[in-house]
Amino acid sequence: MKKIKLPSNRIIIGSTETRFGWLSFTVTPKGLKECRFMFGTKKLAEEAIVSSLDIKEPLTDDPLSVPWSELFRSYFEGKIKSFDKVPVDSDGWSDFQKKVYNTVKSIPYGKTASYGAVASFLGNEKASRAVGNALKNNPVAPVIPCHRVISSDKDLCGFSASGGIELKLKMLELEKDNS
DNA sequence: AAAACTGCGGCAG
DNA sequence: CTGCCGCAGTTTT
Repeated sequence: MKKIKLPSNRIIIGSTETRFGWLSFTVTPKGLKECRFMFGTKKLAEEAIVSSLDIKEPLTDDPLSVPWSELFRSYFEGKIKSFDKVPVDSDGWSDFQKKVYNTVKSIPYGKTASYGAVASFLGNEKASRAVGNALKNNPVAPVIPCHRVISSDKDLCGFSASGGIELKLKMLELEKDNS
């Protein structure tokens, strides 16, 4: 992902259509702030992302959003297998959330890990539940691939994005087919 | 400060 | 299989 030059404090809002519905996102000068998908229409996607922002006059169809839209479409078409270079704005995240974020980001494309495994990696094998709690609030799926974290008995557990478990399963299948 | 949540996990019935 | 409890971190009273 090439660096995007931004006027300071500028927030990019964008949306695009993917095989998993309309996707919308926001980007701050620090990186990707929020990303949601599985909306039925462009309008719904934009409303959802804007309502979480506290902005009066959002600029839609921002030209600066175009490379980001392409990035997400590429992932959902199976053409991109890594978001490693994508900057993420983690302001407001707790230390624990950041640690979980970093660990989950290192799970390879097409692979999975259990909540307990992530917790162990962070030094406390009993924090599995807290890991799930943190991932539930992941605002930048699929850049932080929370869909790759499953329960120890190989069930999928939950998925907070609209689309739920079904979506999680489909995303894992997408990666499996392309890996 | 306490209680009430969770995308867990393990171990009983 | 289901149910139950302990767990750590976050959110809500």
